Amino acid sequence: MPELPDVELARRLIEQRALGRKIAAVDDSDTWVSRPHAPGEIAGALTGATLTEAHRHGKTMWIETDRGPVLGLHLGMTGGIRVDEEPDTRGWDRFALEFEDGGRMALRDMRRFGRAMLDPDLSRLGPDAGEVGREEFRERVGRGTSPIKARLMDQGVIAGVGNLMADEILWQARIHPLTPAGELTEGQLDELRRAMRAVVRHSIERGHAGAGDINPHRVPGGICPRCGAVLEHGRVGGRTTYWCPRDQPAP
DNA sequence: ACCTATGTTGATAC
DNA sequence: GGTATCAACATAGG
Repeated sequence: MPELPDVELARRLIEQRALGRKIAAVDDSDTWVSRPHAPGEIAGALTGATLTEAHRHGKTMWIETDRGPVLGLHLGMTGGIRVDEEPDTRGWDRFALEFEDGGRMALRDMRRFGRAMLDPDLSRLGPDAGEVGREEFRERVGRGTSPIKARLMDQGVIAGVGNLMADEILWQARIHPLTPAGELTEGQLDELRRAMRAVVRHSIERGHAGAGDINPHRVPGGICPRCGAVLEHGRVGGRTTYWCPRDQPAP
């Protein structure tokens, strides 16, 4: 689930429901999700602190506190944020803050690819997919020999685009996912950025990254909702990829 | 039973 | 340096 739009919605949930609340206890006992911290380390830093601001860059969130330490959160592949809900009966609440008022905020994540950590390092992320300017996008994305889809999903190049959004963006821009990034024309790069911004905005409005037009057709035998051709599929950048063989001509 | 699939990211190998 | 592959995890389905 979580690509940039899902993370932005989680950030807004935190902003609306958790800011201003004081932490009475922290469950950081899952040493995999809270790595590299030892159990109790995050608790020691945050207990007694009040949440003040919630931020996001790409798929990474961080929450500032009135005591200095910053809590970084990543939703991984199946994670989500829950505020003031009953603890998960299956044990999927991998990290949680208990508030002084009796409420609770949890990172719920079946697969445990999510992360909770103090003072996350954001320096290796590229510019946010919803904010990047035209020149910077051309320079960062339009280079190298790897398939454009792999380059779009590289969080160090552009932060926030995942598998579903990448397929949607490339389909909107009518660019084949295997096109070597460095072979794209300036016109194609500009079109790609335009499509990316439209998909980011639209997905946030619709509430999740899978809100795009081709997502419902990403099944074997699915058809292009624009021209009706049967979609092609395969693996690009290690991920399952769907594209329209008519609208997105092979490089 | 055993194989595949699944929205992410990091380490490692070529 | 850049690119591809695999492993981390948990579940569902053929």
